[in-house]
Amino acid sequence: MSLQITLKDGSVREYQPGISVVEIAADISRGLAKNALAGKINGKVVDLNTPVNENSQLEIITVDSPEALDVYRHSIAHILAQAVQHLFPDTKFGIGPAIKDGFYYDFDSGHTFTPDDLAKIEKEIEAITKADLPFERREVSREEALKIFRERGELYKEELINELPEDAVISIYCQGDFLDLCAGPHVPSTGKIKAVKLMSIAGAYWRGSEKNKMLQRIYGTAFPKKGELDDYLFRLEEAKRRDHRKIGAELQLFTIMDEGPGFPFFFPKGMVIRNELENFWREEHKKAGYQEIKTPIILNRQLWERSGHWQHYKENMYFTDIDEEDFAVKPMNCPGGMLVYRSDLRSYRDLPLRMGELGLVHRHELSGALHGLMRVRAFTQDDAHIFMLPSQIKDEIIGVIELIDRIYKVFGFEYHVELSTKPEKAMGSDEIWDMATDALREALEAKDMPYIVNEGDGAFYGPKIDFHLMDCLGRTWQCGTIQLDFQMPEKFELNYVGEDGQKHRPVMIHRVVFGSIERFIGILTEHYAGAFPTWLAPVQVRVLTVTDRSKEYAQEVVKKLEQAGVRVELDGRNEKIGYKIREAQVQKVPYMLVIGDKEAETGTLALRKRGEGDKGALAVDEFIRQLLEEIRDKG
RNA sequence: GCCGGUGUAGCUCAAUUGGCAGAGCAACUGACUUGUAAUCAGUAGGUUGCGGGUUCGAGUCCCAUCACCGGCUCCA
Repeated sequence: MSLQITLKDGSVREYQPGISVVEIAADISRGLAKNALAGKINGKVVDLNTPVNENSQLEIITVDSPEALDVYRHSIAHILAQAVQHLFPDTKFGIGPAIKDGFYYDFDSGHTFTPDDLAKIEKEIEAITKADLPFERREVSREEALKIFRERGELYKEELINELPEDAVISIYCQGDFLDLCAGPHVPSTGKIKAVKLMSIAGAYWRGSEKNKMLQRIYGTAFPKKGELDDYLFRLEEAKRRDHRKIGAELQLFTIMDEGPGFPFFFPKGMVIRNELENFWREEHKKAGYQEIKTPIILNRQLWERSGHWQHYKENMYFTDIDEEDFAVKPMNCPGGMLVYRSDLRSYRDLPLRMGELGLVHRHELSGALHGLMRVRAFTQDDAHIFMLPSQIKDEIIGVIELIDRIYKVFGFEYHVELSTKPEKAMGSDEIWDMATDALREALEAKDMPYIVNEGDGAFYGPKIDFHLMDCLGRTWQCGTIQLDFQMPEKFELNYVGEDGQKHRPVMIHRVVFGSIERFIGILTEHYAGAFPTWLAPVQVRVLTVTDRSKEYAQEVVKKLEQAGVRVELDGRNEKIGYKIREAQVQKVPYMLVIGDKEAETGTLALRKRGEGDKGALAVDEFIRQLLEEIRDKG
């Protein structure tokens, strides 16, 4: 009896049972067999030498297949481990998976790895790939597996085997003198590996828990083609060049000093960006029917006990005492918002009530977690709490989705959304969770938005929608979030008077658009590489004189621009025009106006645009008209 | 917090085995009056993150401390 093998293109071929994937590939074409890294039988990625015993869908995975990269990198992780074993024989092995940008392997070694070791290990990896050792799979019993790794003193592997489920197929892979517990699959041999680079060494707790021993992790990256590795390394360089910490200092936007770790300083130019963002935020929120409030940064212990923060969020909070009473610095704005809601009697006619707050919160983050403006200990949330009737949930969520969409589009961000559902330890009944999750889902579907579901990833008080925006380097950042909260209205006994004259509990959502203003500015700085669009640019126009003779006219031009509300600077120094242009360009000023004798005579200006160069002569008023239009449209 | 690395002028970086702390850019002064990405010359700039120790002598070696960088989420 022969097998029916259905290929990717839909064609069906017949083979004898027991034929291996690679043999089928060879039968299709010799080139395919040569480029093959793995196979995919009925959707499952497998080794090339896997025998096929039943009618199947088969796909040959080559270096060009999307599934190839993980198999490829995972194989290199094994080779890395083998190289380390050769060079540092006392090393015990943890785990070594493929990850988003490469792979890693965790080691427990008496030797402390140094950056110099990476070059040595790379060399050894190269020797192993040159040797073209086959990866061999062997399935073993649990007892056999335990014996193999116990004999080698591989206590981490032993722990992993013991925790495998009862019915697990336990497999080991060997290449040459190296053997590892592994589900596979792998590339057929070490010779398939090209373009590997070890990136860094880091500490990592065994199984990610700080209760466990810290192992040494070696990170690397690899691509099937050298060119792809070079592209990746170039992108890393580009990200480094755009680092907001570097640009923030160079352009004098913001900084973090030793005196306040995690507490950012904003300089005058950074404040311009910040204020523009906040103005924009206020305009959009006003249009969307929000009111603005401001609640105190310090509030008393009772409030935080009532909200549950005192019990559940204490590690992240800062405390103080005033007149011998305990107070806490707010890590979130919601409790203050609750008090504002409660400050007056609310009718169903008042709902939905949308209250926004640019609220400065403080959170004690671990010192090792701090990172520029992206992870700080004090930041401003562009918060808002919407109180509403249960029947208003869907429309309100749609309103927030539209608001977020409108705001992100202005910056040219693409984004995707994720819906997180009820976690293990959640508060509230299943019914209310279902209703809330359905409301979120319906809102997304009403907007025709594709979304990813994160089962069980919601907050303990309610489900949420997260917005992940993508910057110009393809990196994603979680910024906006919409969370339904059933706990706060309960805890603060919020109510409104309904049509029936009775008290009812309102539903609340908690949402942010930017997330944190500081972080958003960090993201924008990297997204634009410091070349902010004109409406955000700290200095929008710099007027450059060619000689002293044109200074007077240049001052007139500056004055006109100032009167039009433009942020303008004059560079009237005795320097060559090329020098002044260079400086303005380095400072990323969007518009440079060159003013010399010709312009003074004709009442014009010579326009130079950042990134585009000389644009020729233009009448002053015409330039101002165009400029104001661009600023207004946030182009 | 934990692991590893780093810390020298405002910035980017030098300084041989422990042996006189230096350069470029920026700043300041002067000359040059300049047409689309760096004019020339000069001057000044430092308790080498902070605190101890070893040594005749420490930027360099040791200890402690602070800050920063990378990582600690991707599960054989």
